[in-house]
Amino acid sequence: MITELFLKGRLRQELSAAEKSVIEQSISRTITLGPRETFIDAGQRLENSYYLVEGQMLRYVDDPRGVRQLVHISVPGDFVDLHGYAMKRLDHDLGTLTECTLAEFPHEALSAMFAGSARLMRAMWFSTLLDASMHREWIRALNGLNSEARLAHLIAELVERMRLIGRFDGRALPIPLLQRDYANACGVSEVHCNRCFSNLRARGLITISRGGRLEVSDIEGLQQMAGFTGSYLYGGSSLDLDVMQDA
Amino acid sequence: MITELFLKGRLRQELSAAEKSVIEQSISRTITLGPRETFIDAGQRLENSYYLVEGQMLRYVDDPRGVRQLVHISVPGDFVDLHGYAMKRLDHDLGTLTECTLAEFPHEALSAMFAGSARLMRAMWFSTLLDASMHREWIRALNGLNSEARLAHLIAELVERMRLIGRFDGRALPIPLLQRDYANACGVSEVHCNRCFSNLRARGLITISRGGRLEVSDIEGLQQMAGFTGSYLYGGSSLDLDVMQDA
DNA sequence: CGCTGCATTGAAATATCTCAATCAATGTGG
DNA sequence: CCACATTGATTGAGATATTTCAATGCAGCG
Repeated sequence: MITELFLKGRLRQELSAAEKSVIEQSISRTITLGPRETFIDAGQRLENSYYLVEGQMLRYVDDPRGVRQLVHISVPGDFVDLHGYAMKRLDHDLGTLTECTLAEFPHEALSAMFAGSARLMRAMWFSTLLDASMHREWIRALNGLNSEARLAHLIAELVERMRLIGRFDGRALPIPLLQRDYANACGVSEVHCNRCFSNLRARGLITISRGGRLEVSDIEGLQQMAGFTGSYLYGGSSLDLDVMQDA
Repeated sequence: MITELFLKGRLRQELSAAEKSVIEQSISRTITLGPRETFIDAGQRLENSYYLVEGQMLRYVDDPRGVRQLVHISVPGDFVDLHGYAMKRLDHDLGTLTECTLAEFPHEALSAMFAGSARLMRAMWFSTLLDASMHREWIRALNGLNSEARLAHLIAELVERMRLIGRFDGRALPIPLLQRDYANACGVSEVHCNRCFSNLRARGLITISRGGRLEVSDIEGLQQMAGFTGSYLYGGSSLDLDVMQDA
């Protein structure tokens, strides 16, 4: 079931079978994209939102100078542009990292879904709040950590997010980011990023990193260096839909 | 009317008189806080959300080392912790910068409001999405701009946000941030922040900055240096509640 | 074999931090 | 009114962090 990962990674709580079914039925179609493709440009008017079933996507802004700045990395189970439902446009570009499978939700279908269930609307709202929470944590990392610790933080977050959806085997991070991508995300030059990788390797925290393959040998070490705790990924606690009762 | 600024700064569109009234009636009380007070600690369980009527508030995380990192600055018209409605806790601390007046919305009252109007729920959802949008822009600034341009960006954003709610007179930024605060927000040391201020002054972009008073002499210059456009403050366009029709 | 894309290394140039001191305004007690 | 303490802004200078430019290494691929 397509919604499975959404529940795992984002909501961490069961929706009822009926609710899952409503979500599934709002999908108009499923599409596949190749790796490193542009999908949505900033500013473009949107009629659909997309849920990432498989693969990873990048949310980025291209600098006037041509420098690409990653603002977020999406993994399976994420709605990649649910904020486009309320905003109608994105403030950033959206493209694929790997080959991706996306489920399309027409905004009309979402409106219909929400009209029938305030609870589902809250669940979706909550899931967009997690983005903001991740953004804040990343601002914190950019503000307070040096480049090596930032890199450690990024790796630790990706590992944890993959682990939450059952995609981490305890060793290799199954996301083929290039060192350039890590650099673009951490806001450092590619060269310096490479030196940070070397340092992390020298400390025994990671192992290889060739051809987009990165092995994590000491996740606790990474987390500690970065002051990482995953709590911001869950909204502090789990979503408590029942506390948000209908009056 | 208390909601006036919410509409100006966040929604930029009229809600109906009835809707405004519903919002106003959900306020349980109004409270006042002194300057530089802690209001909500990270992790604390929340039963209310607060709307900032007057003053400015800071959202920050205190480093283990004791360094304070600002993640957001709230101005009148902002719900300072609306995400606490869905999350039930904050991932950061919340405190005042100046004396503040806050309107309290019990989460129960919000639930009642939303049960009666999906449109209002969307308006509130939208307003939290603007936070995420501002966060992304700030990530972009931290990643791609040097410290001087970051400072210019921060000033330009605050000016624009105050202007949106009619609180900018074309000269002085009416927010008494210390250089330490700017430094904490920009992720630079206080000393270096001071040098950035000197540079901006030397370029003729700002004038004085003493006792928390900062005069903007060339807002276009600031914007240009920072690559600032205010579009992310409005969600790319204005909220189009009518597009989000009930099915 | 000779590309091409990505990772790595070296070294000089900048940006930023840290520590320490000074300055300017403001407030407080006598 | 003066002496002194406090807070925030400013300056200097050496230490680190990071960037930039340029070159090299390394693997897959036609």
